[in-house]
Parts: sequence; C-alpha cells; structure tokens
Amino acid sequence: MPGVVAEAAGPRAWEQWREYAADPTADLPRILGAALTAFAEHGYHGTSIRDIAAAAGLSVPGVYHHHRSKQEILRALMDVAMDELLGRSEAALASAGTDPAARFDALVESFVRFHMSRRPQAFVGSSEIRSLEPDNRAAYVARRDAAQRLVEDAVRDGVAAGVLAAEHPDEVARAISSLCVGVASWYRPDGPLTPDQVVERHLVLARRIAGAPG
Amino acid sequence: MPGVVAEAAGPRAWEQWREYAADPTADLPRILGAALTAFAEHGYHGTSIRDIAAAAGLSVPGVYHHHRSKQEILRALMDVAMDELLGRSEAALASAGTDPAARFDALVESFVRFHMSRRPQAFVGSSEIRSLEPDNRAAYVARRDAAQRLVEDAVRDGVAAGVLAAEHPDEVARAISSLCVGVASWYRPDGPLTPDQVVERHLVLARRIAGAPG
Amino acid sequence: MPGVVAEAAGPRAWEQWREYAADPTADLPRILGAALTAFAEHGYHGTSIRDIAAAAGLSVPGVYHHHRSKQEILRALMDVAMDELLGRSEAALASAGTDPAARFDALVESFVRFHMSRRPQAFVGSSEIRSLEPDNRAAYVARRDAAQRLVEDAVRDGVAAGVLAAEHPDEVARAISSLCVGVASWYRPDGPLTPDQVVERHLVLARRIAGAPG
Amino acid sequence: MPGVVAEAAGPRAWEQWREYAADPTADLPRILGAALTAFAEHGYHGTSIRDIAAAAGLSVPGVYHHHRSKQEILRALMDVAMDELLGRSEAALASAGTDPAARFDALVESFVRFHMSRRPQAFVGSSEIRSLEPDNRAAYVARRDAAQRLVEDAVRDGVAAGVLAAEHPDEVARAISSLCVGVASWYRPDGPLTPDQVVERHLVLARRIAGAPG
DNA sequence: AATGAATGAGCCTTCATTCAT
DNA sequence: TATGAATGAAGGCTCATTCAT
Repeated sequence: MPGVVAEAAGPRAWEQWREYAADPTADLPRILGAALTAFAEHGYHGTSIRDIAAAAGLSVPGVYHHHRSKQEILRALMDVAMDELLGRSEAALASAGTDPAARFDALVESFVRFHMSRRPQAFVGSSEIRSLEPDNRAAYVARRDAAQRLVEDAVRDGVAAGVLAAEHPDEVARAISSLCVGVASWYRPDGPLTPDQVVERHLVLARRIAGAPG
Repeated sequence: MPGVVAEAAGPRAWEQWREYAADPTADLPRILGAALTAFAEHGYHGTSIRDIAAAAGLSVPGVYHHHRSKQEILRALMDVAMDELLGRSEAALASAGTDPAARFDALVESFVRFHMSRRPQAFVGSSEIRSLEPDNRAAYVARRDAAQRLVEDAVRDGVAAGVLAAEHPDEVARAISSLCVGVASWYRPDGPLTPDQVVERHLVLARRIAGAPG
Repeated sequence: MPGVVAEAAGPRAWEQWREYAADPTADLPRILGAALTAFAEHGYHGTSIRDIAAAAGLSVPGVYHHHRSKQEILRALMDVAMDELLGRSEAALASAGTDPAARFDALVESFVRFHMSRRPQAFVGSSEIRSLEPDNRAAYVARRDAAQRLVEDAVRDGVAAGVLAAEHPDEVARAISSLCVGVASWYRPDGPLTPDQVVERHLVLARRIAGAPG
Repeated sequence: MPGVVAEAAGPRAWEQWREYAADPTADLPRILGAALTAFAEHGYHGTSIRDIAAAAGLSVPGVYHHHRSKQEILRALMDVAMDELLGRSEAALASAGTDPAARFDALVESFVRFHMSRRPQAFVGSSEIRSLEPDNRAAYVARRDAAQRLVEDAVRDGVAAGVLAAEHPDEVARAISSLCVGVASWYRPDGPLTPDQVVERHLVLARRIAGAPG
C-alpha cells in the first residue's frame, strides 16, 4: 500500500521527480486547489473567499473551518508549491549523483518540468509575492532565494569542474531561471511540443548559456 | 523641426531610444504615474481609486475627471507602456539599418534597456493582463504578440542571412524574450552593474542562445 | 436534616443569608459562571458561544448539550441571580422577626451585601434586561419589581409603626435601591472598607433617607 | 441673535443649564441621535451600522462618510454627553456663587436634571464603558471621575463650612451620585411627578444623606 | 458528553462610481 | 476643475446553531 506512505505526515519524498499529474491541482486539498485556480486567473485581491468557497463546493464558513484567513490560504499555497519545487529539484540532484554536468542537466530539467506542469503555481508564486504579509513574504523570499542558489551552485560547480564556461556564473544562473520561468507563461499542454521535447530543447539552450562545449 | 513633431500630439518619435529618465513614472501624467506605482505594488484589484487619487494629490472625482473608470486607467497605462516598447524597438531597428546582425543586437538591446528602466511597467504589463476587460485584453495581447514577432523576425532574418544558427527560431525568440523580461525582476539601479554592462552581457547571452558564431 | 434539603432540587434555603463565597461565580455551574464573567465584561451581544465554551473548557456543542440557546443561558443566569437576591432577602426578613426597624435594617443589609458580593450579577441583571426576549423579560421584570416591593413594604411598615418618617415612601424606597445598586459599581473587595463597614455606613445612610430618628 | 452664538464653534456655554429639550436626541446630529437610541435599546454590540443608517435615513456608506467607525460613533456620543454633564454642572456651580450650601444644591439639581432629561445618554454612558477601546475608555473614565470629584468637592466644602455634616464625605458623594444615576432608570416624563418635583424631593434626600441641618 | 465539520445570516468596512455645488 | 456627500454592491470574517460521529 504505497499510497499510505505517500499520505503519511512529514515531507514528501520525490523519488519520481519527473512524474507530474496532468492537473496541477490534483495533489492539492479542495480549497487550495480552488484558490490556486482563482488566484492564477484573477489574482489574490481579485479573488473573494466566496469565489473560493463556490469553486470548492463549500459555504464561506466552511472555508474558514479549514483556514484561518485568506492570507493563510495564499501562504499555504505558496509554501506547498515551493516545497514541491525544492523537493523535486533536490531529488533530481540526488538522482544525478556527483557528476557536475549531470547535476546541471538534472536541475535544469527539474525546473523546466515544474514550470511546464505547475503553471498556475509558478504564476502565483511570482506575481503574488507582494500580496504576502511581511512575515510570510520574508519566509517565502528566503526559500525562493534558496532555489535560485541551487542553480547558482550547479553553474559554479560546472565551471569549477571545467564542464561549463560561464564568465559570470550568477548572471548565467539568473538567465537560466528566467528561461524556465518563461516556460510557464507560454507552454500549453495541448501545444505542438511534448514535455520531453521542451525539456530537451531547453537543456540545449541552458548549456549554451552556461558555455558548455559543443 | 523634429522637436515640434515630438511634442505634438500623436505618436512620439523615439530617436533617442537608448535614453531613459531615471524615474519610470517621469514621462507619465500624474494619475497614470500614481496608478503605475500602486498597481505594481498592490496589483490592480489591490489598488483603490482612493489610493490613486491620494498618491496623485487629487480628490476622487478629480481622478474621474481625467479617466472614465479604473479599468480605463489600466488600459491607458498598458497602452502607453506598449507604445513605448514598440516605438523604441522600432527606432532601434531603424537605427541599425539593414544588417541582420546589427538589427538583432539593436532589438535585444532595446528590450533589455526597456526592462531595466521600465520595471513597474514590465511587471504590470505581464501580471495584469488578466485584469483587462475582454476587448482591452484582446487589443493588448495583439500588440504584445506583435512585439514578440519583432524578435522572431530578427532571429529568422539572422538565420536566413547566416549570422545566426537557431534550429527552432521561435523557441529561441521566446527564450530571448524570457531573458529580457527576467531582467525586470532582478535588476536594481543601485546594484553592482551599470546598464551598459547589463546590456553587453545580455547581448552575449542572447547571441549564444541564437547560435551566433564565436 | 437541613443540609439535605439545601442540596436537593428546588429552592435553596438561605439561612446563612449574610455569608457569601469570595468568588461570585463559585456557586454557579461552569457554563453559567463563564457566561456571567463574559456578559459582565463584554455584554450579551459582545459575547459569543465560542467565548463561553472556551472559558468553560468545553467545545461549542458541549455548551449546547447543557443549554438550548445563548438566550437560555442569559435567562438562567438572571433567574439564578434573582432567586438568590429574593431568597436571601426573604431569609433576612424572616430572621429579623416582626420588629419593623429590624426588618428595614435586615433588608437593607441583605441588598448591600448582595450588591457587594454579586457585582457581575448585579451589572448583568440591570444592563442586559434589554437582551432578554419578551417573555423572559416580562418574567424577570416582574420579579425585579417584587424585590423592589420588599423595600417599599419595609419603608411603609416602618412609617406605619412610627420608626421611619418618609413623606414619600416609594420614592425613598427607590432611593435606597439606587444606593444599594450603586454599591456594585464602586465597591472593590480589595478596597479600604470591609464588607461590614460598608454595611454599617449604608445602614446609616438608608436610615437617614427614610427619616429614622437620630 | 443669540442662536448664532450658541451655534458658533467651540465649547457651548450652558448659561441655561436648567433648560432641556424634551427629546434627548434633539441637539444631536442625525447619526449620533440614531446611534444613541439604538445603543440604549440594544447595546453597542447589539446595534449594527445598518440599524444606525436606517434610523438616520442614510445608507451604510453614508454613515461612514461622517464617522470613521462604529467605535468612533460611540466615542463621540459619550464625549458629547459628558461634555454636557460637565458643562451644565459647572455652569450650575458658577450660577450659585460662593455659598457652599447653594453650590451643593445647584450641583445636585444639575445632576438630577441631567439624568431625568438625558436618560439614554446616562444609560449608555454607564453600561457601554466596557465597549470603548482602551484609549477611549481611559479618556472617558478620567472625565467621569472628574464629574464625581465635583460632587466630592461640594460635599467637602459644605462640611468645611459647617453647612453639611458628613462623616465620610466621599462615601456620601458616591451615595448622592447613585441617587442621581438611579433617577435615569425609573423616571418617566409622563409619570406622576414634574421635573421640578423630582428635583425638590431629591434635594431633600441629598441634604439628608449629607447631614444638612433640619 | 464531546467533537469536527458545516452553514445561512449577518457583521463592519470598503469599493467604484455619481452628482450637486 | 475640484469637492463633499452619497450609494448599491461586495469584501473578509464571525455568528448562533446543527448534525453525524
């Protein structure tokens, strides 16, 4: 009964870091799923608790039974998304072993797949930082910076190992992040490219940016 | 008498497409400037007409004297920003003449400079599309797509001329756009890099992405 | 076996009408005690069932297990308080025998002691009459008027017996009641006066108001 | 045109401290009058802004146009009432000159008349102190204590001059206040006694309490 | 007895917008 | 042009109460 393990308390293990459900809200509780869709479509301030309740099939107090405030819903949503990005990306690095080139590729692949499969999370995660209250914002930004550091480290390690040739590694890391974030804004599951194709092509681009040979 | 033309009503001529005022709201009417800052900080739905009126030093009906509705303010703001991106970028292309490599570089430079100097406009322009009413949204998206087409054409022309070597030009164009858009999210005027340095380095990255030789 | 009688259901016998526990909620069931404190501090409408449940250490349905509604809690509370004022005062009159002067003194003492020792009850009893639903209100007001009649009778009997000299007995009775009610608003157990001193001094004042000789 | 003077800005002069309009809300702005009646009948927490708006013949935002919050309405109401009690009582003392007996009588008369004519204000003023937020409460209590000090001073001055014979002046002062406050709870304009009769009889009672000769 | 979950109604407050002056 | 006054609608949130467990 593997489901039991996955449903147990504690941080989820992302051994299958490449696998995503088709629906970005599939793994979320009803309310968070409804909120995610609404926040992505209308923004935090453009979404009312009534909207969320209706989409979740609950009454307004029903929503408050599970979450103390609208702000708390946003925080939970952004936390879960960041948990997943970090968790999958660390699993990707772990699965890549110690080879810097393999680690660089795994991290880029993880970022690209996340931004393809979690488009609403990515959009909300970048556009609603401003809607987090100061404490929540600080905590979230710290984790976002930690994610960016993963990319920086991968670039730097590749340069140190001679498999990458970036003159300005942090800048290159930012460019790669921008590339991945951008995927969330134009990729469509029903578009002409399969996810694997998108991954492959972005690996090419990312390696070029980072100055990989060939 | 070009000055007269520039000051007259109608589209502005962007001969000085590289030059930007330090303040992104400097060229905007008071109300639009106030709205831009507020929309960037709190979002369209998180900003009230009272907020805008207070920031502009007007009464609420004073705002309505100039704009028919809050939606109209957003539309005007996004239009002005897109006018400027397109205007400056076309001026950049014009100033580059007919050489495909020079045109590619000029366009990238224009995009990078715009996203460095017009960060609030860039943020609002990408995060508040959803807040435009259907007609306004359609018109805006058409112009945004036109901007994207400038990049695609530059890449394609470069490839046709043999100065670029992109296998999937549209994908490369998207990647370059993502790179430029990303600049708006991390660049700080008081950071370690001068605008000219940022331009230079992004030209390097963009050429790599597009498969320029060397 | 008077103790048995006192603990049995039905009206309590107040032989010890002078004795009060230090805590005004000591003799009340948990829920009524919690409600009393909350109603006195925040008012009936300013108190939620959740407040009462939390203060009583129960869940919300736990409260409903004991009382059918919030209104019922208020009614029970005001009834218990009025039971006590009437019960103790009748016991005081009984203990004073037939002498009109002794009966007047005993009644005043009973009122003063009640308002010293049952301050929250006194406050709620006078300020939340308006929060009783019509039927409950009518029943309560009838009993409050009965209490007032005790005072009027004591004054009138004293006048008839020649030990008091009030020209307008009902007015005097009201003045004496006001005096006693007032005690609840300023008396503090940790203040400079002992309860016995307060009683003594108010007996002096009440006798003066009623025109007792000396 | 004496009306002009009375309507001028600044504290009102209460030369006619004995004269009261029949309607206790007559001198209040619409909203405060509506709020007074509602607070007296249902309490602060039992009254909604909608209730006040409806009673004042306004919409809900119409109420907010004049007052920043419900709390602010309560504060304004209690301030105006305390202004009046203090203003009239000081005018009464001033009109009584320097004779301690006359000053005592004037103050008692002022208190009695206020509590007869401003019954809702008196009720709200004593039962809704708890509903004031901490700062407002502190300020109000300070002024209520100042009013009480007027009575204490009058008693003490009378004792010092030998026209009163109270052993415990502060206690007597409290008793007199209780008497006056009590008036607000039973007096009815359509009752058997005229205001002048009520004043006369309470002067008799107050003098007795304070140990005046005769 | 106690609890978690739920809800219709209502609360205070703010919104975008209008209009007489 | 600018303002004070006003409003229908809606916002986030809490209420008293119920019910299955």
